Amino acid sequence: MTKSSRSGLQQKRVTLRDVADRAGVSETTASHVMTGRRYVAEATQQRVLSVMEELKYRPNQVARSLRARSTSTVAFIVKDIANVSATTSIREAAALLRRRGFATTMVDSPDEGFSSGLLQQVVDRLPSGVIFFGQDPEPAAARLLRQASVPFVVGGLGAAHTGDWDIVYTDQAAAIRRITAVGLAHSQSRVCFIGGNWDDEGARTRLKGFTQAIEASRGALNSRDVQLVPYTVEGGRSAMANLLSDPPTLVVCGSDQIAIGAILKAQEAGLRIPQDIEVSGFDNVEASEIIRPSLTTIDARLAEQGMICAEMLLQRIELPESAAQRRELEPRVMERQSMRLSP
Amino acid sequence: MTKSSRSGLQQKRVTLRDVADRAGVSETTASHVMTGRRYVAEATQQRVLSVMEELKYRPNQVARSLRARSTSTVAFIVKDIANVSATTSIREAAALLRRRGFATTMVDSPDEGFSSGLLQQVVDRLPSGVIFFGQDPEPAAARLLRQASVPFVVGGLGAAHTGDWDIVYTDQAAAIRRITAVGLAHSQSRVCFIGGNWDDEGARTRLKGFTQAIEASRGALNSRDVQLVPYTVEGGRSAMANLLSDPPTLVVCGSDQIAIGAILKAQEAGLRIPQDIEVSGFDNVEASEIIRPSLTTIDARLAEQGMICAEMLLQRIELPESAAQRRELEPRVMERQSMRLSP
DNA sequence: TTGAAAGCGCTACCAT
DNA sequence: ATGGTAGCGCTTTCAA
Repeated sequence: MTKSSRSGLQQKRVTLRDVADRAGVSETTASHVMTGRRYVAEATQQRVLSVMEELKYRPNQVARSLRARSTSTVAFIVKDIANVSATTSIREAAALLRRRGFATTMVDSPDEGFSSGLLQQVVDRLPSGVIFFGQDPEPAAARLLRQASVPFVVGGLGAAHTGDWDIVYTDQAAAIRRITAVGLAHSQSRVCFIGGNWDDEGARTRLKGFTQAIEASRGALNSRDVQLVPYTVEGGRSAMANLLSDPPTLVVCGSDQIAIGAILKAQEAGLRIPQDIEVSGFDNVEASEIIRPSLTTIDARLAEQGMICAEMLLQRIELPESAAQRRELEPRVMERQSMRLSP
Repeated sequence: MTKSSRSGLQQKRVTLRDVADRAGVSETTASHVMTGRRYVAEATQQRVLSVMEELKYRPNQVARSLRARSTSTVAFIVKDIANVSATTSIREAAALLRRRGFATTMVDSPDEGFSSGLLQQVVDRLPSGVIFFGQDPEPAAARLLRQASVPFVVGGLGAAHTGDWDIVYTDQAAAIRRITAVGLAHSQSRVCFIGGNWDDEGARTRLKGFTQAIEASRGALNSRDVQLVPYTVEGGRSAMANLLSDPPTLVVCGSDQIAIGAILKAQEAGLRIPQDIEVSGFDNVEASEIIRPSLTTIDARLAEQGMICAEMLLQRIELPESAAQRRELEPRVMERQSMRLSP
């Protein structure tokens, strides 16, 4: 017993029972003092409160959750936690949720999707809601959540879609269309696109925007003007390497990473940006301001989308039956040096 | 009833009771089939399992947590979720923890620290453990956790320290000392340091490393050779602007952000890196490979630290009374173009 | 080899 | 204006 506190000593937590006993009231009343859900005489109230203070009482959230059948926790599901676009949005959402009494747990959705039962694990913990960010839930995932009556919203998307749930998105195809059209106006010859791989929905959306712009202005798109690579600097480099046999004058990229790789590769080959090749990116990552020339890009306003997701989810939790909302945000074009937008 | 399922329909979750009834066994046995904590006859076992499958039974984790008085959830506390150094470490830790059945919740510790009661909120949810990353817990925070018997570990530190708990760290002062000493060997005149503001512990540690190197080689440090600024590109720019009245030949920086700002500013002033000024950074962020010249910097191996934190925490959860561990990792010097390390 | 039953700490329905 | 008490869904003695 003289040994420094053994874990066996188990400082048993103070329970509501303890408080009630000490204050000479019933658990019921103590509970109502705490929650304020029922009138309690001023005097009793004070008494209970001071006992709570004295005993340093803290309600056991797990017990509350068991009764309430919900944990006041929101699961934020993203493809890759370490991805910048994910984290800025999470921060905003988490801050807002915390102010409303919700904890946020982050789930890094594995490459295999949810087949592994990961989502089931999430659901087993009875979250109050789920936010999917940057990816639409697969049908099976949506079904699972519906079945378990777990409200969810989806944000960070690149297009509206037909799912029967709340979404926040920017029209990424339109943004790419716009930037491509501007480029076409002052780029006379070869115009190319380097995008993310086909399995990513955002990548497909952006390619669609590019295709539309080309078709509207020049007719058919030549498939050798399109390169699909991983969303990495290395991907951008290798795509640009392929393109350099017949150097383009404008390269629209599906991500800043790719654009940066493309720029570096072109520069190594002795080409000047933007004089010889204009390049645009997508995301507005920090490095886009640092690279020289700085990168003209598109900002999908993910932080704002994160906040909006959180707000929408809270609404959905309160009114589970209201009609699904679709919120569109205008993507922001960031004009820098790698591509000029004025004629 | 033809209306699409109202939430009022409340598909009541399948409970262990339901399974037991259907399988004609007691709740006890059903429970033991699930947990495997007691022998159950092969036949009964099969019967119960198939009923579970049939009813799609899923154990209610909240109820389990209430009994177990712990949630198999780990809280990961960082200064700023959106910070790269935080997220790479979180990803590794979260992945490892998930494999061991733990969920991870992220807590963005506010500027005011935990005075706000945030940590208490975390504790109220009965986490199985807490990881502090990039900051030592304040004494009050440590006390609170100890009192609630919540195990915790601390990682991402810049130095060992005296706290009576598990830590993972790199010797950041030594790393800066080393890089400064190398620079001093081939930099004949003005050697400066641009670091983060004084309120950050890492910033103080790094400045100390610089000071020690200078004192070991040239005696006293001239205070006008040290600039303290926020950890941002802008901070680096303005610090370099101050220094340019008498251009340094070597600038050691407390972060890559700062170093990048410093490089950009110097280049705008017509100075060449590294010919006129050598510059080093700290962190090894992605942009350090992208900037030209690429940035020589120090990698504190945060992802590994994150994993180690997770491992240590799991050990601590199992053996709460074992002696505190101190794990030191060697920081990695990344030699790139902005400063050469060979003579 | 299996069950009955007592809780974990809280909330809310009935009472009075 | 306040209490008694029955659970929420699970685990775990104790008993058979």
